[in-house]
Amino acid sequence: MTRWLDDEEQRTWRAFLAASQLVQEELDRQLQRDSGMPHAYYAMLVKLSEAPDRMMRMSELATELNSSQSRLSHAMKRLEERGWARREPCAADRRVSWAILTDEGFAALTAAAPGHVEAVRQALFDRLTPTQLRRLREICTALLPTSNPS
Amino acid sequence: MTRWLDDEEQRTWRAFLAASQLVQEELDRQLQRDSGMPHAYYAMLVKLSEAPDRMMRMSELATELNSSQSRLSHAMKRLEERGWARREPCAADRRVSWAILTDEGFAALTAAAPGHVEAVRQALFDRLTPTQLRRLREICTALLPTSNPS
DNA sequence: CTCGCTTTGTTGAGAGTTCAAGTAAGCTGG
DNA sequence: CCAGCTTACTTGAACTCTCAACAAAGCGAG
Repeated sequence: MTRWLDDEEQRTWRAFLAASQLVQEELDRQLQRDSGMPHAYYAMLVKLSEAPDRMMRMSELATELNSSQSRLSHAMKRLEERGWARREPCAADRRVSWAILTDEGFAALTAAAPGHVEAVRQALFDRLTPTQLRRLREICTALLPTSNPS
Repeated sequence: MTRWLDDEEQRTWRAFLAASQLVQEELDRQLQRDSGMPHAYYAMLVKLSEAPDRMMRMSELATELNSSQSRLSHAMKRLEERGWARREPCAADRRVSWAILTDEGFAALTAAAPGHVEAVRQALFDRLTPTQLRRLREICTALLPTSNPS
């Protein structure tokens, strides 16, 4: 009944798992070491910095980050404690919280970005050819749900 | 100074990040839900099941799983509590612990495997063409350190 | 042989994630 | 209008992971 993986598929699967774990761990370690934040927090700062007025609704932020609301809520509490973000109630819909990037948060992002980009290059871009990168993007896009409406 | 990512690279990077996170989270959730174990534990059971006599030295297991020794030690404690593995001291080198898969652990692996494989197919293999899979394997292999001796 | 370095593994504290439960506000059909 | 469903978000507990510190055993040069 079960469609087991053959040898070829096993190797593909294990290579994918090892590679994606390796890249994520390298990035997380670099950010934690050099900027004192996990990659999840960095991603929050990036998203907020790109939003109009550097503010987003919590649920919208969660959706864009593919994060659970719970995770985001816990994380935002930490960002607030560090002074990197703050929350404000929304007058129009009182269930909503606005997540707002502070100047300190933007500064932390600015400080962290160069090291992070360098780590991304070392972990990914410097190891692949332009052709491989183009193919990788196609493949990853195919894996994402929006590109794959069943 | 910083080699920033251009638009193309940004999209590649974010697609890779989103795709690899998605796949890992889907698998972790499926295993946790259907078999009550995180993927890291499943991987330990798999490695042990493939080893001669279903036993490995802790450090060897850590290396093969790309895991820290600390993580493995904590995880092994949990597996022991569940009766899925046990540890035995090594007479030849008394620093070494053997990690041994129990029959209960092997049974747990056997029970979990079909659902896990199905999840892997849904998350990865069913979404890509054979050509894409071949390319993905090449790319992931290029990202791994052993294939990239600087 | 022994001092110092390396290897192997464990432990505890701190931090992040998950899951389930809970609160509060908006929405909707009768 | 109001009972019940849905949406937005928070909270606490349990669990996993990381990091640093530690202990103990092997190893190796002097």
